[in-house]
Amino acid sequence: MDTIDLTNCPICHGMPENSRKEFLEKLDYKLLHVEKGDIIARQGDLVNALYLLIRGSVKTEMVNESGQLIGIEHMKAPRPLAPAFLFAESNRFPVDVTALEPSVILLIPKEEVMKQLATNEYFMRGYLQFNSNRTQFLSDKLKLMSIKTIKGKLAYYLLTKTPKGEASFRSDLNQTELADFFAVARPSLARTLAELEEEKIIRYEKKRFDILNRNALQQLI
Amino acid sequence: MDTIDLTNCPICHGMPENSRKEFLEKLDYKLLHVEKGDIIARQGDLVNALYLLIRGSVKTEMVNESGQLIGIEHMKAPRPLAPAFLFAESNRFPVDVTALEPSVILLIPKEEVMKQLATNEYFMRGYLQFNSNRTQFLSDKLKLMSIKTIKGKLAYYLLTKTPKGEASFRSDLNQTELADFFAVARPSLARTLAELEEEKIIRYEKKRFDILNRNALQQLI
DNA sequence: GAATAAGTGTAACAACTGTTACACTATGAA
DNA sequence: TTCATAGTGTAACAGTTGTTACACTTATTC
Repeated sequence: MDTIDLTNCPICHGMPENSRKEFLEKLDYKLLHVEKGDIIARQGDLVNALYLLIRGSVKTEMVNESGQLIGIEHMKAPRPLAPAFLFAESNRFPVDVTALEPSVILLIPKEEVMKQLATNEYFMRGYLQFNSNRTQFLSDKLKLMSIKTIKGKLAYYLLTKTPKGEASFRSDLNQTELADFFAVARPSLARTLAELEEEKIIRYEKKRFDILNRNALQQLI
Repeated sequence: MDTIDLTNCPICHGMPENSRKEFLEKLDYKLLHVEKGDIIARQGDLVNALYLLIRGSVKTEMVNESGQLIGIEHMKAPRPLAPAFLFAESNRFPVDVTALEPSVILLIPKEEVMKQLATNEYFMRGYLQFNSNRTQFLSDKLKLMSIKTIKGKLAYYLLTKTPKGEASFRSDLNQTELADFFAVARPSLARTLAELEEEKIIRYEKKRFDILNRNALQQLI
């Protein structure tokens, strides 16, 4: 069995090198080694441990009683699997989890997680921070999705991304990625950008946005 | 000053009556009494305490430097305000928070929250459960919003709400509320329901759904 | 039971987005 | 430079949803 590296584990992120070592030594955990195609958890299984995927990748699928698929998602290490289901009222896996390649999962029993939370401040901070960040991410995403029109999404995006007083903004995403982020078709986004330029509300060129009429942007949300 | 009742506080939900009393006595907190129109927090303010709205109601608004509004939301007691911002990396209020009526907010400093988490198991469970439930709620909502068509939303809704093997489902929501839940216009939902009935995939009458062709539903997602 | 409100079925039309296709530009590798 | 690839601008058309309006049915209240 090989050594465990938690360097990139999102939860242990803030933990100093030496604490991390000590943490692992004292921790009550199990390692789950799986091969490609192995089932890690089944839809409906009780979640009674924290599942940390530390190597490999998995897919999740929702199936119904006739065995038909509803949705699929892929996940890569390192990341926790279903962290919100460990402490929630409905604490059962909502999906099947299957290994896509040889993978390693670190299993920490729920009681041990609670013990660590109570005794290890780094772990507590890391855990809380991870979950909080995730909530923020989901809230943001939801806010964006709840805006119906592409113009509205763009307006919201630009207004929240632009620091106060600044009139221009350089995006990390290219047009194609931005379309994915908004969950719209790429040509539709291009058309909308062209319209906003036509209306002299923004100028757009190569990931760079200039905001020409801030008030008009606000009217669009 | 009046007594504090945490009975309906979502975080203290699982705490037994006597523990709740003791909890409050030992707790380091401040009470914030505000009048209608008072500003409770400003966009950009550091979140360094847990804000529990225990009486009254507030609105949140996002404003920009020119003072124009972007979005508004109303919230009623009891509930925490921005609980995900206390431990997140970006720990500043994303919105202005203003009282809509005379209200009371219980403020627990971040360090005190951490202390309680480490020493009070009920509080820890309550806190984790609340945040986990919220994450689940947001994930569900997001999943639903990410399905583009109304038929798809309905199919997903029915398939997840229907217990295994059952062929009918009684909804808590009427058609109007369901349309809100899906974030679509009510007549659009009615049209979709009529289409699904026409295609003999479901039967619908007064909050009751009968699923006639489950496979067809799955194709719609 | 009558009156009022709430909820539902339906239709015509407008508005917006997705799809598909193609030309063009920028980028980077050989 | 040349070529391949990724990224972008644009257009026509189809498809879905929103809007508005109105008739009708079902609850609720007095």
